[in-house]
This record gives sequence, structure tokens and C-alpha cells, in this order.
Amino acid sequence: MPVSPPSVTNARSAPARSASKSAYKGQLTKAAIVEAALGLATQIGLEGLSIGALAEVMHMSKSGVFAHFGSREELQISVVREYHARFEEEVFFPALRQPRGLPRLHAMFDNWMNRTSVEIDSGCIYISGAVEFDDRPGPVRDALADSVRTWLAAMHRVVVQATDAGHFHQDTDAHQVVFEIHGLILALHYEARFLKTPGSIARAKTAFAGMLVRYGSAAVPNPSLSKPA
Amino acid sequence: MPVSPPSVTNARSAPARSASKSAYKGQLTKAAIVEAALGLATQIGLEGLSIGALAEVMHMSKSGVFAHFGSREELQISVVREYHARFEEEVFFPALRQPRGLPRLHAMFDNWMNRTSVEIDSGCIYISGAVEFDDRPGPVRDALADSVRTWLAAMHRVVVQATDAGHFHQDTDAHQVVFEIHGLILALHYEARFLKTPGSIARAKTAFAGMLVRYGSAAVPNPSLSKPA
DNA sequence: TGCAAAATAGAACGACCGTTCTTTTATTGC
DNA sequence: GCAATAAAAGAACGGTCGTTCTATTTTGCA
Repeated sequence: MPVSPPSVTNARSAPARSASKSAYKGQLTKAAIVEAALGLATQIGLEGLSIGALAEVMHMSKSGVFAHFGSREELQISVVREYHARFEEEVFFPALRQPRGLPRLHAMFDNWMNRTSVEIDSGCIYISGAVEFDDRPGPVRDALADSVRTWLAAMHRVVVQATDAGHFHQDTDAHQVVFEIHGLILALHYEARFLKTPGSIARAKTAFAGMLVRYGSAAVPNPSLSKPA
Repeated sequence: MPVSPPSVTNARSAPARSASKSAYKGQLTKAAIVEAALGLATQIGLEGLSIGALAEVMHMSKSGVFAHFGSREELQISVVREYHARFEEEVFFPALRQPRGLPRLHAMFDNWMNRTSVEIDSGCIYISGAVEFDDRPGPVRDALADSVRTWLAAMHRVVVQATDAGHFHQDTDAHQVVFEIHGLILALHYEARFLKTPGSIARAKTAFAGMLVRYGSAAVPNPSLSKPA
């Protein structure tokens, strides 16, 4: 299950005093640093994220920032985890309130696309991180890949449910559907953010609607083809 | 027209002696440097490309390498131009030997996908560059975006021709087709290179075949749906 | 209020970066 | 082969980076 706690855990200064009782100020500071780091990382990438720049944003000293993580790598991992949590919060969990099958899949795609639309300005670390770490093994790459795989697996589950519910052809390859949806999001991000091609959001929506027609069972007309609100 | 000469032009040491007659050794060296730089850039990105590392590969001094370009930015632009030339050579020009319309489009996709398959190991600077420069204005970004736009425009032209030839529905939106094909390539690159998902190449092929069915005119059955050789 | 521990600051390190300048070597044209 | 010129090397610069170490300040708890 793609559930991860907010996880404000320290790298070096773990209190270790039996149960975590007192909310040290350091943890709040660390959370604020991670938030700022996430903002920087979405713009300039996880690799472009520097402790010096982060310290400046936080009005802190480099060593003050550094002490919270113990290494730049640990900082990057914290950023990935924070991004993962927000992605779930914004894209995955709300979709669970929709009924299984096609409506839920449609909600997941809409939420994902809305987030990507925002990220036309801010950037997406699942996409930039994939490029930065695609042949750089290590814990950062692992954290990134695990997050993305978790999300794609969640989508896959929903597609299977849609097929079982008769919303898709019985012989629908769920992995194939997820692959193609992923491609739409990637194309949207590429063309809108890099090429600045107008109308990319509409293209992604149109393509998704076309996918539903192609994979949709003829017996059961697709209930959520019309744009929701 | 997406045609660019090999363009071995110097930044600082332009001979300027009327017509360029003598083939200075420096131009050969520069071409070799660009080739090595292209190899490095595909692996670690245009931003990761450093003159020091490049000098080491070339068994030259940093300043020796540097003198050929005058700036790192100029080096990066040279790499982009070289990549552009090879992309044309490998993907675009061979497809022109196919008849207009669907066969040519199919060849373009196949060539593009074959190249992307190779780049699962080596990396694609059209993709990594988009992430590295998506909010970093300047001549490198411009060179990259121009190259990609040129290529997408070429694909668009071919789709229009396929529609005119009756291979696609008469109301086919060519930009939409190009958008979706682009998405397939991006998904292939992402899932194969970063996530290491097996079978991604087959997924891209399957999705393209599905696209042909969806956009294909019912009157004229698609001649090149079967895999070519 | 006082004391221990946590949080932060500050300075310094070695490494690598792109770039500049000067000097030496290699190449070209006559 | 010689002189002119291009190509390459070498050393040094200012800058940023992640990290380490020590000192100082702030916090939390009795």
C-alpha cells in the first residue's frame, strides 16, 4: 500500500528517548528546510539542489542546514519522500473516494494531470529525477524509483478493477494502459514545460478520452467520458 | 527544412582567409572533441559535461580543449548540433525513402524507437536536455528546443500527408497524433532507462499499432500494421 | 533558575569548476 | 627549411561545492 507517514525523522540527532514525546524545535526546522528544499528541487532538480543556496533561502548557515541531514544525499532522499507524500495526498487519496473502476481511474488521471499542469511552472521531480539518476545508482535513485513504481502499481490496480467491473474489454492489458497514460503525462510535461507548446493540456485530455474509447467495453458505455465539473 | 551541414566551424580561430580552403588539423581535433563530448553528454547530460573530464578523455589539457569553443556554452551548443545531425541521419533521412503517408510515418516511428532503444543504455539529450534547461533560458535551450521542434514538425508533415492520402480519418488532428507518438517515446525512455521495466519496447510498438487502428481510415486498411522485417 | 543537550554558527579544508593569460609546440604556406 | 600562424600546454585565478571541526547560542526539563 502506498502509504508513508509524514516521517519527520532526524538523521543524526535522533532523540532515542523511549517514545518520541517532546516535539523538539529541531524537527520543525527540519520540516521547514525540507519544504524549502522541495521548492528548490522542483525548479532546479535534485542535483542542482545545493546546501549553500538552501541555507540562504532559510536564512541559516550552511552547517546549520547540513547538521539536520548529515549528508547531501540524505537531504535529497528527504525531499523525495516529502514529494511522495504530497503526491499521494493530492493525486492518489482523493481518487479513492470515487467508486472503483473507471470513475476512480478517471479521477486519478485528472488529479495527476492537474498536478502536472501546475508543474508546468514548478517542475516534477519524478521526471527530472529520472533523468538525473537514470544511470547513477544509489539510495536516491532507489527512493525515486520506488516512489514512481508504487504510484504506477496503484494505477495498474485500478485498471484491473475497471476491467473486472466490465468497464474495459475483458482482455485489456492493464500494464499497457498504464504505460500509455504515463506517456501522456510525460508528453504533456515535455511539450508544455520545455517546448511551451500551447494547448498541451487539452491534447492530454483528448488522448485520454480516446484511450477510454479504445479500451472501453462496447457493452458498457463509459460513464465518465464527459469532463467532470 | 531540417537540414543542417556538418558545420565544423571554429569559435575563435576562424581562418577568415577568403574561401575556407585548407583543412586545418584543428578542425579534425574539434570534431573529435565534439564526438567525445557527445558520448559524455548522452550519459551524464549536457549540464554534467565538464571540460576537465572531456580533456581527460581526449588526453588533452583543459585549456587545449577550451580554446576550440571559447566557452562551455558554445561546447554544449556544438554537442546539440552534432546530436541533431546524427538524429536526422539515423531517423529522418532513411524514412524519406519510404512512400508518403503511412509507410513513411511507420518508418519514422520505427527508426525513432530503434534509436530510443539504443538510448536506453546511452541516454537521449533531447530528453535529458529538456529537463536540464526547461527553465534556464539561453542559447543552449534555444538550440535544443529548435532541434526538437524541427523534428516534431517533420513528423507533423508526414501525418498530414497520410491524412491527405486517405490513410487516416479525414478529420485527424495531426498535432494530436504527433503528441501521442511523442508520449510513447517518452514513456519508453522513462520506463526502460530509469525504471528498468522489462518489455517496454514491445509496449511502445503495441501502442503505436493501436494508434494506427484508432486514427486509420476505415475505408483504407492500413498497409503497414504488420511489423516490417 | 540552572544545567545538560540540542541546535546553530563560523571558519576552514580539499576538490572541482570555467576561464584567462602566458609560454611552448606543431602545423601550414611559401 | 623558414617564417608565420595555429594549436596545445601549463599555471594560476576566483568561485562554489560538500563536509568537518570547534565554538556559541538556544532550547527543554528538573
